[in-house]
Amino acid sequence: MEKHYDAKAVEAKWYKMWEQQGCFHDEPGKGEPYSVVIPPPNVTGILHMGHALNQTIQDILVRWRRMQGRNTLWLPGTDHAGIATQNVVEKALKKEGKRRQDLGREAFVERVWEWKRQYGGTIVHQQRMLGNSTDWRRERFTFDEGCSKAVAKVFTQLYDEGLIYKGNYIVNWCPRCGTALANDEVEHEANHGHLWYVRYPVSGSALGVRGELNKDYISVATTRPETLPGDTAVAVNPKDERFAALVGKTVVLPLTGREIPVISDDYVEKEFGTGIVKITPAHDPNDFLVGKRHNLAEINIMTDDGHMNELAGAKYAGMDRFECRKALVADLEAGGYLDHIEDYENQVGHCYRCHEVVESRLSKQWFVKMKPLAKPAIEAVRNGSVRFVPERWSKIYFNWMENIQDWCISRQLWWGHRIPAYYFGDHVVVAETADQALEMARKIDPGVTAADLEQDPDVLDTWFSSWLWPFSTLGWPEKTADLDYYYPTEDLVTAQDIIFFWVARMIMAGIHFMGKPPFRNIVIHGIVRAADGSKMSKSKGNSLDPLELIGTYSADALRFSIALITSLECDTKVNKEKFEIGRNFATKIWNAARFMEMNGACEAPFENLTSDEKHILWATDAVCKKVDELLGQYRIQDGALAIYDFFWTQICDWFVEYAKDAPDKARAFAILRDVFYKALRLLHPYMPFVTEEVAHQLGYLKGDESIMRSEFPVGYSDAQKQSWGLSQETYDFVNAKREAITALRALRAEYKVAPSTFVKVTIATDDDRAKAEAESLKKAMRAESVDFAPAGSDFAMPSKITRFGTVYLSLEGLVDKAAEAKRIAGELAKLAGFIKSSEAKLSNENFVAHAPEAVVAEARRKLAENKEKVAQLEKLAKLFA
RNA sequence: GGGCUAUUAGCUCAGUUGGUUAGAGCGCUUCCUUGACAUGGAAGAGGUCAGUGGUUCGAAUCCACUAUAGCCCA
Repeated sequence: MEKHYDAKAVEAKWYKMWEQQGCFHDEPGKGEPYSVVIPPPNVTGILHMGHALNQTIQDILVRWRRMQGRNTLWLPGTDHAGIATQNVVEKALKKEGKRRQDLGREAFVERVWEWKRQYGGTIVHQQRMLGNSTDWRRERFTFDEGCSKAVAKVFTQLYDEGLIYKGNYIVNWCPRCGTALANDEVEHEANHGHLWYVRYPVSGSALGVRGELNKDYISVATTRPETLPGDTAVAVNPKDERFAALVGKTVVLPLTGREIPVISDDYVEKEFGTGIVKITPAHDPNDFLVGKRHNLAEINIMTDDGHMNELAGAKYAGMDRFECRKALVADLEAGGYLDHIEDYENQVGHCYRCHEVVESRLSKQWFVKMKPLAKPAIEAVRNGSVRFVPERWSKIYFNWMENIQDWCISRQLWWGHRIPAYYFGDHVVVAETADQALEMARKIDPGVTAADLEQDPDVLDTWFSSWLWPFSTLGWPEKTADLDYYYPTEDLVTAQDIIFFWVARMIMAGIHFMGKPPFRNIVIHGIVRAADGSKMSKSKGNSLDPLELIGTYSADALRFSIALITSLECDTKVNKEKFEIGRNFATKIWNAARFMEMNGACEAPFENLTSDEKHILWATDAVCKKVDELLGQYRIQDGALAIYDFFWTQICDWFVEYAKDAPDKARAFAILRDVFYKALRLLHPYMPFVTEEVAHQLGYLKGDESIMRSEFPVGYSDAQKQSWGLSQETYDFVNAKREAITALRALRAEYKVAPSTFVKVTIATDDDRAKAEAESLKKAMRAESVDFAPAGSDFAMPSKITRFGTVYLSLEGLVDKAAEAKRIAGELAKLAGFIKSSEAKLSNENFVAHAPEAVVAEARRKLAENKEKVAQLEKLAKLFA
């Protein structure tokens, strides 16, 4: 083996091999299935730290289950990201001086496909760098033929069931993207704006008569003065006595002269502004509802790109909405209509794709009725057939689902699944294909031809295809073997930010169309944040690039480090240095493997084992069981820590050191070889590459065999452990022995005895087992001699009390007497404190009576031990007095 | 306005149903290049578990309130 581990070459080599050999692929049929679908990244996207975390968790689970012998499918793919992809291609067109309208719809869509073929593979290539064991033979795209078929089928079915409708409603509109957005595609941000107080003269009275406030005019507070020309009423709260007399009268809309009614509605908050609000039904969702209740006119005063139209008045028509705000305020002021202005902070919605300020706009859109779909989806989580991990996310899920609103699914884009609704005359038919639509149309009017049918120009929200992902990707609506075998999937791993966008909707779709929820467990992990806790973003320049990290530290290092520092309970803060952990660990494994290689492959029966050998076998058994249990609870981080500690501390720090000087080296190395391979396999889900390489280098595997298809270690059988004489007692005994070794090393350090000096050691104990360890102690302690004395022996030498016995170091060198005296005094003070509280505890009858026996016994033991420590130290103190 | 979460060593985090003198990694200090490994080894220092009150024989852990930070919904 090379002195240095070349991660780059190893990782490239094995990934290629795995993919070519079909290691990621299983066929439906035998065994218990374990399936996971990847949250499909945006096809325009590039791999970021969030993906790295998300996919590392999934790959660990998937590789672990595969090694357990489960028939495993991890299905990869991308989504077609309507707005984002269209934007990318439009930007490219712009460089050529063209707009999509210049190409026409068909040519533009073809152009997007071309872009997708050329650049759409970026992220899936990057996912390979991470080591994802996704089944690339089953890779899917939300806009591929099969998924499109599923979308058409779902739309048609929901329409037939009355769960999809088209209507004129207020929607969130992005003027830059030129499309409607769903409620959850809008991000609200605090905005430091103003409240403008505008005077609306009461009909029949002149504005400006002083001393008769609220008689001649009323004052209305608004954050959006530019919508004033769209007002069709002003409203007060019915309980507000101040304005009771006004209700039923009319006021004059400033600048327009139009008369509008004063109405009363519960929606109005008495405390807001003056208690009188303007109602603009075409430009505010709440006003829209008020308008419906009171049969108000809806006047849409804006164009779809955020400019004012002629209904806003000739002066403002064509103006940008924010310019119009300024102009209108100026005109109000000039006309004496502006009462005053206050600073005001409110929440303003922004497009989640382009961050433009979203407009509430009245328009005709398609909606899905959510309440009927949500009901069984709520029930599925409530009755435990779908489970959130950590559990607390279910509260957030319930909160949202119980207040769910209808989902606006139409988008005014060209790139996406075109809505399968066809119009002719006053009729509309909805069908999966144009042929079927024509057939249906002919039933209404036999004379209709294909040319008479006009398909709805809009496309569907990308999430309308993503919500089918767990079954559309398995072949639905066809009845395929994959669908039958791998649906429902088992785990879904994702971040909290798409619980509503995606997870909740998938549950609804799964139950509605498949009759079963699409997954059993939803594993929600945090967000990867910059070191200071802020969100990573390109514009801030504080993001880490996973590919760069792979280049510097290796994919294994990235994966292991991120697994080790990520808790499901909270967000993960990362900085570059964190990834050294993983790199150093890979190096450690590599070097340990080199050590084994140098010593050759040893075979010897596991007989007459020494205590150290029993210890490592016991520890191996324990770690195998522990990791299995932890992964079953999605405790990825704890699993990583357990393996790390086992490999580094148990194997490298202690057992390898033992093996170098073992009484029977052949047997020690045979045991090392056995436990090392178990450790490699335990680690494989976390660090797939280095474990595969080392397993081959050390001859555990040959040729095209792969560790990813080897058995996940389960520890040893009870019979085996018994025949080797393993026990908890022996394990504890060796831990006590290590305590003695550590104590001796500490004594050396305290008394400045060089590590190279051979020392004389005495251990006071009555345990016969201890005496049998004299040889191994000599080696570990670098001792000239290790002598034993009865427990309670009294030597004037520095010592430490351990569970193994009292360890004495014979002092041959000079020591600084004053410094020692001071140190001992400090230690005595510390011990006195403990003894005091310990005695108080034990003399408390309640404690002795209530606490478990073991706890009381342990407290007594500790007290006795510390009292002895005090006695020893007092003796020693005299030496340095 | 409604809800959720967090606050433990300088930093990032563990701490399972209340029961050791509260742990790990990184960082820090001292020593060590002895044949696996300096991307390493050995030994250390460092915390009144955000605060206050309560329940209990016993609280980082359970309860209440407060403070601070973050997130979601309106």
